[in-house]
Amino acid sequence: VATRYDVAKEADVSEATVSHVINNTKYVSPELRQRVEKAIKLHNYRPNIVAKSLASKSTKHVGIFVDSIMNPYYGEIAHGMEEVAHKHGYIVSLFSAVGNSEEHFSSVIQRQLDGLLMATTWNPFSLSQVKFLHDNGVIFINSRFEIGSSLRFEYEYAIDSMAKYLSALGHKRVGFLSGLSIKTPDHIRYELFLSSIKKYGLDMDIELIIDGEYPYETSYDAGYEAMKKLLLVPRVTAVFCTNDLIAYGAYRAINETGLNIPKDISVIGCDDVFLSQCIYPPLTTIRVPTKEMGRQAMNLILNEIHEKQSANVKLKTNLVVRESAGPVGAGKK
Amino acid sequence: VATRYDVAKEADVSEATVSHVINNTKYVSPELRQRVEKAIKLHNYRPNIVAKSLASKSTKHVGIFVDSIMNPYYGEIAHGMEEVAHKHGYIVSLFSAVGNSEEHFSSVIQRQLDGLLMATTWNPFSLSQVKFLHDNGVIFINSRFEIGSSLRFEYEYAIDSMAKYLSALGHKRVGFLSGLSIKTPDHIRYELFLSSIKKYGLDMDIELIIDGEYPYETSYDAGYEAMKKLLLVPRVTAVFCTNDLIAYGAYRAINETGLNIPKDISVIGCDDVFLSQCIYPPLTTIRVPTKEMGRQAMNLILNEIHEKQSANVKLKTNLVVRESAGPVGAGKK
DNA sequence: GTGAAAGCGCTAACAA
DNA sequence: TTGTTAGCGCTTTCAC
Repeated sequence: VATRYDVAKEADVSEATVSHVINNTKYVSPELRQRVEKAIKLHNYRPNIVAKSLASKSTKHVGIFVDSIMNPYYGEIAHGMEEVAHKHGYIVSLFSAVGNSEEHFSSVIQRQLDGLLMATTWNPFSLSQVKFLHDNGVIFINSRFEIGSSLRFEYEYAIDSMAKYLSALGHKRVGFLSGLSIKTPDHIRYELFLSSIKKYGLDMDIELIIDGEYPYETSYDAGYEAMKKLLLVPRVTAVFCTNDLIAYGAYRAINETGLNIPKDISVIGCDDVFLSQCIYPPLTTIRVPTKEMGRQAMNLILNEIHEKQSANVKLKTNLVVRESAGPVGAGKK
Repeated sequence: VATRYDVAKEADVSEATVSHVINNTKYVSPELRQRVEKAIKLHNYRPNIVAKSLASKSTKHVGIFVDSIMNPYYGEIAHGMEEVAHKHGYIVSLFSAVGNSEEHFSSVIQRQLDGLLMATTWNPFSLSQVKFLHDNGVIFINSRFEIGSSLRFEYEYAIDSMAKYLSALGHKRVGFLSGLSIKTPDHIRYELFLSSIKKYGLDMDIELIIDGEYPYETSYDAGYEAMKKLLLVPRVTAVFCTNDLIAYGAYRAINETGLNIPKDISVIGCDDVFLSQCIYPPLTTIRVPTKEMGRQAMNLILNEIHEKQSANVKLKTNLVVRESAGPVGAGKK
């Protein structure tokens, strides 16, 4: 396979000149430029980006770490990220955080990405590790530490609305389904759920909380299993799922028992993934601006790279009412 | 940031020795090994994989190119691929083929991945380009060219079953929804659909074929728009969608007009993505072993890398009957 | 067993 | 305007 040396020899110019025509980094006379381009064609030469990265200390490559490739929530974030990354000549690769193992994270960090977005709901890093990561271009979504740039979804208002809404519909006993253990430090959605439950005087019964034993193949599976358990708990009339896929799994468990959504049981999700308007009944859920988050994240990364400066972004979320929740007792015959 | 040189100096050994303890590539006396490890800790040293890749001509990095990150079909393939990749010390990154542009493909090829799986439904490459790509570790799913290793889903049987099934239910006019233009060379699903339609004597009316104008944001959007058009065509009683997300979009369009699935119109999908059993009504679709495909693909890549040998794999698909298709005319009042 | 040194393919001063 | 050359951080042969 051809290297820059071959091209230089073929065109009878120096390697530096070849570099300059490829990168447009200096003026090169039309004549030479043409000779070089011809030589490149001839040898079917493609620059080796690994070598280029090593020399220039920049890979033009950013990444995003997600919990599950199967969840469109992450797809949407990645999509937003790509949109701005490509515009600036960066490529983005998506990595899945299998098992959240430090070694795995580490093995991608070492690849010298110019930036990395940790979009996982959880990570094993301590404060000092996060500092180290920040120095390596890593930024987090909903991190518990405030280091460098920070990206955050604000759930306060939406989760409050959700509890208020359910309460207004007459629900007292609402279940909570999470794929993540409730003992996870900084399980924001759980904490906010709890405080809103309290605020609206709903039942706070430990039986109503079903958390996950990581890892399921998908959140969907987790939701299915969790809902089966919740269905054994007496007098549950509604359930809040920490993401839409969990809600889909819950749908399945509920349908299997012959119960009706929302007449017998109301379900509310979180994320408003694009499929949630399509599923039947359309899911009442919390809309999270994922794509916008992806865009903003990439902008922050660009900022950290070029301007060496940090910033914080907070994005609002809100409840979108569709048809999966209704008044309590509607299913009574 | 620390380099191997710093570690070597700290431990008072040569750089080569540091290399050997890190990679376990030669025996190093326990004493030296310990000194080196201490120095590594002290400096919080992490090998630079870019440099390592350049020197060793191997990145231990493979990739997968997909049409859309939002389609779980690809997530499942990637998931299978990761399973075996990680077992062998490779990391995998997922790239989306925005616009199928050659430049974009090219910019990842140049990153010297040890292997790359092209899982997109379409690509712009000519035969000679495919040859070149093959030399660079790229393998294709359902490629129209037979170069090197090949991966293929066999749809013949399943699509035949689908047409037979619909025919047995009394359908004569079945629509065809694709996100991809039917003029695309080697649009396998389309070609097989056509021949099975012919075989079972169903209507072959050009109006029934709705193909996509790439790109939609998601297949779901494409399906929604396509179905709206199809609904304008007289006496359509069933529709075959070339992937499940398109079918979901079709569901939406159908529901919006107040029609019932399957009483008024039957819909059949393709892929059997994990959500298809959850959606309502559960989708009758063609099951394709995506995860297994991912595993096999990675195995082929490993083969090409280590044994320098190619192989072919074909994976069977089959119709899974659920509730989205039924006898024609059931919705007549 | 351990170390010296020649690359890997490219960038980026600095010279010419 | 073009060319020379010293690295980038690591691997790997080949001496010691």
